[in-house]
Amino acid sequence: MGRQETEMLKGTLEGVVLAIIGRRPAYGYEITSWLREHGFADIAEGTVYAVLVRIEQRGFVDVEKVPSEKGPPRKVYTLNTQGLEQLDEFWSTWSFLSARIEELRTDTTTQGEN
Amino acid sequence: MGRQETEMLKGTLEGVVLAIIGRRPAYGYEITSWLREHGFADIAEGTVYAVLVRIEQRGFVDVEKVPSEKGPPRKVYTLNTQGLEQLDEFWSTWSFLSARIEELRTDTTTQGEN
DNA sequence: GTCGGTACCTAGCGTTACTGTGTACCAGTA
DNA sequence: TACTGGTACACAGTAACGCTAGGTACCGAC
Repeated sequence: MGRQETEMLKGTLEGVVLAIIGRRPAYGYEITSWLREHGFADIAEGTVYAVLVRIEQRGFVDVEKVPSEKGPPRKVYTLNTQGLEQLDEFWSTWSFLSARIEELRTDTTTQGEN
Repeated sequence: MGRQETEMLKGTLEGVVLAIIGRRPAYGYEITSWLREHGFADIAEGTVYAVLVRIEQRGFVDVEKVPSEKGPPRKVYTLNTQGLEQLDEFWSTWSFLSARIEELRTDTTTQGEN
């Protein structure tokens, strides 16, 4: 993946994963596939699992083991109250930052006033 | 600064600084002040200088020392051709990622199809 | 019995922003 | 003279995060 995209993902990938789980419970492999089909083409599988470990340790999700027909048991993650709060915070931080950055893109003529 | 905001800045701050310099030549202290007045309230001063060192080493900017009336000489940075290319790339990566993320925010009902 | 798809996990690495601190120049002022 | 505060730059050490590159294991089909 491009260096730039990799760096930009930092801090947002966790929010993205929380958002996915927030829509309905999901497990790692499913989340990885979903991301790959939805524009985040080459996110490393290991990265997703690392994010899941982290958000579990921080207490943002509840976990349930569910047997699979096709392989090892799935770890299904569900967003809990703390996770919902974290997701809200993510969206507000994201809105704030992206608004600032969009301003910068538009604002090529207005050049401060000193 | 919040952990979340800090992490989200990774990868975008460099682009932001390039964008600022792209509007007109600028020096570190000036860039820091500008950021502070434009929503990026508590960006560490040292961080900005680190970014400037980096983009200079990567050859995105030309540098000129200009004496100041009020302190040590200023290092004025000007975007060069390579820097312009990098800035374009930043905007396209940014557009791509932010579009994906905005989709996620809206798309709370459409839930994949398996 | 081995190959491919499903499913999870880990150690080590590189990049990046922050913290904390230091240097230096200058104007005002007490 | 000494001190303070604003201007201006720089650097060492730290933490967080995503990637690389592996590995384990279950299962059906050929």
